[in-house]
Amino acid sequence: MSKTVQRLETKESIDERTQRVLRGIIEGYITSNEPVGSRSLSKTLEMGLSPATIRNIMSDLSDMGFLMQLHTSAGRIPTDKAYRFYVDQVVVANQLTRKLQKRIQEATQEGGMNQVEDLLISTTRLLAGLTQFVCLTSSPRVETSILRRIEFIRLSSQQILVVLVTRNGQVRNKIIATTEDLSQDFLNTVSSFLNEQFHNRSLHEIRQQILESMVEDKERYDRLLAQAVRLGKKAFELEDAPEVYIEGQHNLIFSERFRNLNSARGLMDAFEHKSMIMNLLDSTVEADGIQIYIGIENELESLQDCTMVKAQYSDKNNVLGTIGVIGPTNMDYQTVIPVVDFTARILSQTITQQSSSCD
Amino acid sequence: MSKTVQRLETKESIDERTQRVLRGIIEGYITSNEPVGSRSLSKTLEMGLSPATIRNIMSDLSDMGFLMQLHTSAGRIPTDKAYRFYVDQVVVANQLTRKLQKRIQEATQEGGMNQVEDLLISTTRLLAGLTQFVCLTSSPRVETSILRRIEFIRLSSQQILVVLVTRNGQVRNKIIATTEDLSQDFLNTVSSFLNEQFHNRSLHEIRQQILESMVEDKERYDRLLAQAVRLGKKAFELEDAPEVYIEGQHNLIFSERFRNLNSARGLMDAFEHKSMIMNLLDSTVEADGIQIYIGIENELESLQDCTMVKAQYSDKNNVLGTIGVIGPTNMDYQTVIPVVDFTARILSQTITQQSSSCD
DNA sequence: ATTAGCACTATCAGCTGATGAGTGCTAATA
DNA sequence: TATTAGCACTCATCAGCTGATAGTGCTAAT
Repeated sequence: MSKTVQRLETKESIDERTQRVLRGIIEGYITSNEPVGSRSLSKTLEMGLSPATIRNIMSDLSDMGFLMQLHTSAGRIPTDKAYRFYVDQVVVANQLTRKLQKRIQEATQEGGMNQVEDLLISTTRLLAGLTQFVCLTSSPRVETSILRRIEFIRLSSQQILVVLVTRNGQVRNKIIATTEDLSQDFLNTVSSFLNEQFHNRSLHEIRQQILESMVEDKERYDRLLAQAVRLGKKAFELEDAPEVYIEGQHNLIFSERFRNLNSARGLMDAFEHKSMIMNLLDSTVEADGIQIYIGIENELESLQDCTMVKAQYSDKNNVLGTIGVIGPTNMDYQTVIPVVDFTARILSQTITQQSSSCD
Repeated sequence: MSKTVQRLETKESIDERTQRVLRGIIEGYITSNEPVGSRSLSKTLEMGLSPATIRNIMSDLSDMGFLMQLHTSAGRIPTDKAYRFYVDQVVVANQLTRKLQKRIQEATQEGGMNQVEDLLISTTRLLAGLTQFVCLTSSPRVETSILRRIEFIRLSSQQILVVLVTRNGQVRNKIIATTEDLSQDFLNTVSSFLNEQFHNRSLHEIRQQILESMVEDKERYDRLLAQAVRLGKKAFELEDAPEVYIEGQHNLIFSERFRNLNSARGLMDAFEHKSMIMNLLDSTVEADGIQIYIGIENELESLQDCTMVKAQYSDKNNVLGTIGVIGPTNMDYQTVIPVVDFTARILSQTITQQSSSCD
């Protein structure tokens, strides 16, 4: 239908006074969630402007596409373009309160969180709780993870358990079937061979290399090598289940903010398609910092009444994944942005600590 | 406030004709979700009874506590007591359609499901989809699981990964910290010692026995034994996170049936307390078969507008957990009951197959 | 350029009476 | 004696009307 809006333009030069009015309307709507009219705005602005003057300015802003009315005699509400202006020009890096910072840090350092999965889940839940929106987190792509350790455990004559530990503490289990009955001793030899061979390489590289080994002349290999390659292939086969953690879906339904946009149903349905959500989160142009998609800037149609605020998290070397929230377009940007930003930073920090704690 | 109703009584003898009327009202309300009046019932019943007669009978049923009215001039709706009567006396083991049976079987035997966790999650999702209600499943208590294999993997000088495989294919990972730096060779010795010692014992037993060993005279142990006991203790320490899988929460919000009982919010909140839900599921009096809790028969207050239908699943030897659905009291018992029953059976069957596939 | 004043418009809460589904009671009936 | 027709009554719902309220746009005066 319409081609995707990458980012709304707000280059037009608006004079100081008009900007202040626009800003007043946006902030008024953010706090009250109700259309703001000229009379009330005239009071709250304290600029000594009469309602009539404000009406004129409002009329101009409407023409420029910053404001709209739900019906002729209602107050005005900001358009997506207005929020874009607000986020770009007005919102300055607001400092989080110490109290909130503490809370995020504590929640992240909670005990028993030695597995990255647990850390991600609890962080997702935390952010959903703090913002009262839906929070989404993509887990590190196993693809680019770096191998720390692989081990084979014989379960039965036909079953072998593969345990795979990545640098940043993700543990993956997988049961693979074998035709031959392999002894645990033999499996240990294979494990240590693979560990030596592939230590500190990314899973992607490893898979690549194993495939190359296979096309080479097979005759040259002794039994150990042949088995190692074969088992390795199975073990490293991409489990293409992209992990996404979603928390706070109930906020979507029970919050007053969302009640108007009854697209809640559509969103819920969208959340069922994890791989789509994964793409949504990980499709990122800019390298670092907060990214914000307002209303129609979102590619996904069911998201076009919402704003998504997201940030990437990383360990010392690489970007690992993305954490973000989805809320109404009239969310309180002044606090949501720093909260997401700070949480992502703390998350990065915690993961970096963990992965550096190995030898 | 009120003491808990264990199970509503329906011993009273009601004559044949009255029963048929009651049944008609219940089924009418189940299909239409609207109060049923004497006139329409007179038509659908086809018993040659005039509305007036039916009104008399209805009046009697109201006195007996089987029916109630929302307001004076509305039709009548069944009480919890009526549903209890209906479930006990009327609903006979309805056969599932072959088609539905197939669907359940196929979904359960889906590929790549070698881990019990995956099986449980997908079964929970299946049942939620089939019934369009919320589905809850408690995972096997690690407590009573039987050890198949334990393995220690050295990650760093301070970290050891414990891999624990139970008889029915659950895999648990846990990273434990050590003060001493233990070599992988040594850990292997410990593993095989523990495996030999505790093979085919329940985790509960094992934990017990390890604790006993510890109070015995420590002097007698050599280094291996001492370490084995120490590591074992850490490894088997109860991770008291009771796993519950919940699927289909959105059904609760978007279904017409639930719209009336706006207790949806309360339910959603209740679902956040996993351990409470765990108790709810696992508190079971009767040994086997379907169990049904109608309205106020539920201990949990936020559940008292709902019916819970649940069944236990088990492997060859033991009951492992419970799977159940929560829906409106006027759910279609005739199909929900057999669906839950059949699903639980298939689940048991699949798990039994899996755990018998080891040596 | 700003503002006061006025006509206009849409929503909302509250009231109205009509409608209809359903009941309970009573007297007639088989 | 059990059933039923008839009737008065109740209550929820809905459409239509009301005035109050809050907003706009326009124009003329400042």
